[in-house]
Amino acid sequence: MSFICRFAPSPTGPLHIGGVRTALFNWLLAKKNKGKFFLRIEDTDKERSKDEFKDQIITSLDWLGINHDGNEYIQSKNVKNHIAVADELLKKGFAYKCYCSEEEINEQKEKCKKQGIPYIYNRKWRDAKDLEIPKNLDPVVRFKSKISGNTIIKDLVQGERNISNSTIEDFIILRKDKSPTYQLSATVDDNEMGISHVIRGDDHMINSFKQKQIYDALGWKVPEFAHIPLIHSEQGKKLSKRDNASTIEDYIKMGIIPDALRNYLLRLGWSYKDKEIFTKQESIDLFDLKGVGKSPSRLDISRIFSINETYIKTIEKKELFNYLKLYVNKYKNKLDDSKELIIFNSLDFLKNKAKTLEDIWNNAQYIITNKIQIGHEDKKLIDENSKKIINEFIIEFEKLSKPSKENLEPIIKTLISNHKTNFKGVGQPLRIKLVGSRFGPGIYDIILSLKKDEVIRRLKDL
RNA sequence: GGUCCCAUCGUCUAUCGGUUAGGACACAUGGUUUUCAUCCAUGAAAGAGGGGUUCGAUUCCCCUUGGGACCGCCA
Repeated sequence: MSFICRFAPSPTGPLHIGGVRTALFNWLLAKKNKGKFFLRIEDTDKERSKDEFKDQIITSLDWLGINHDGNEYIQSKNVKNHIAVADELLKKGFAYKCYCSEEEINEQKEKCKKQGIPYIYNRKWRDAKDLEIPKNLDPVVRFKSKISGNTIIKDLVQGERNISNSTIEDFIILRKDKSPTYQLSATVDDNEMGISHVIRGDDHMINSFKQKQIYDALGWKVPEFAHIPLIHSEQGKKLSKRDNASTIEDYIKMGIIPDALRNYLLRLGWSYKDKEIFTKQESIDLFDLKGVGKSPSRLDISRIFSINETYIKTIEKKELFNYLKLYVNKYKNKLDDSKELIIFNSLDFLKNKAKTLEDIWNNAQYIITNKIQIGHEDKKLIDENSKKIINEFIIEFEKLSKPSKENLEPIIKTLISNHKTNFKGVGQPLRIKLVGSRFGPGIYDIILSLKKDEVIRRLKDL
């Protein structure tokens, strides 16, 4: 069996994390089964579709390493075919022209609302032999949805889903301006692209029932469906663009690395035993629709940070550095080459208490800045005795031709015993002078990461 | 309101009728450490409620409750 999957977002807003997970699951399934994964931009809403969103979608998926086969399909380029199919449905009697004005429809809706009954289009023009066709009114084309019976979809995630056909109205497939609607375009394109598995959010469930009828009417092969549960915001509602930190861009800005987000999304609504960390290849090998749960899952930012931390700590230094560089160049001030080298060499300890790339950047501030700012609290910690210690350290430090941990250690130890103090008594004032805070990397790491004369310069600046 | 769906620690989840209900994040405590962190150890923390079915239900069925999605000439 071939697996042709697709992700079909509309470019009417920035791609959010729910959409990304849908794309990921489609991609995973295609990869696992050596099938294809296509990207289709559903831009038939001319009013709201924007090129910038299309670009954002493509960039986001690209950033995550979810790459599609072939060029992206642009749905609007295929409207001629969509309309042709509508005509065919019309000709075969599966669709009809409806001359109800929008006012008329709205009136009906109002009426239903007042009576407290659910609105469903009254199918006035479905078999309208006797009705007089109004002039000056462009009709819409509606699909003749089944009136009786039930439709069953064997959903790969949700199991058997059954709905009474009477609850599905005669939905519009062609607007009054003759443009196709989503139900038509998506079905025609999925068919044309040979999509075998339609994996999308659970909010599309009802659409699958509608679209199945179109497939059946045309005698097309109905694809497999899988409706994956939605991702909820921390408030427990469907994710919307208003929720902060829901677009990929937001996560990139926080300094999340692609693999970490991919891993997080993978484990949101899907699991494999007790395994938490999956390489890309592992996720392809192990992914399975059977492992997808049925209930919606809530976004948990602390989990994203935690997984990101794991990745920061375990990926190769060079890889991490590249991510950091990309991040800093985009969101922070570009680094000059000499600082870049220091940061690269110091990455092993700079990444230590970092959950994000931004944390690493913050940890590296003492390297980046040329002027150390010492906070009030920290300033207070440098008393007269500390100043003495610092001065004595400088004298010994200046003698070193090439500072190393080996030749630094005796100096510190001597200072500790001469001043009857502990490591903290010596390390703390030095750290404050060198990085501007009593918190920071290990004191040897700090000293060795900076150039010798820079260390002296900072320490002398009393 | 109508239709459909969901329900295990705060969160993500494991369990495919028999478990001291497991793991991870977060949280708390203790330990290592050179500060902050890391790391290690420990702890607290869950089957929404009520009925069935069964020798036995978290697991299967029903009801209640709670939550969600859909109800556009948007996609």
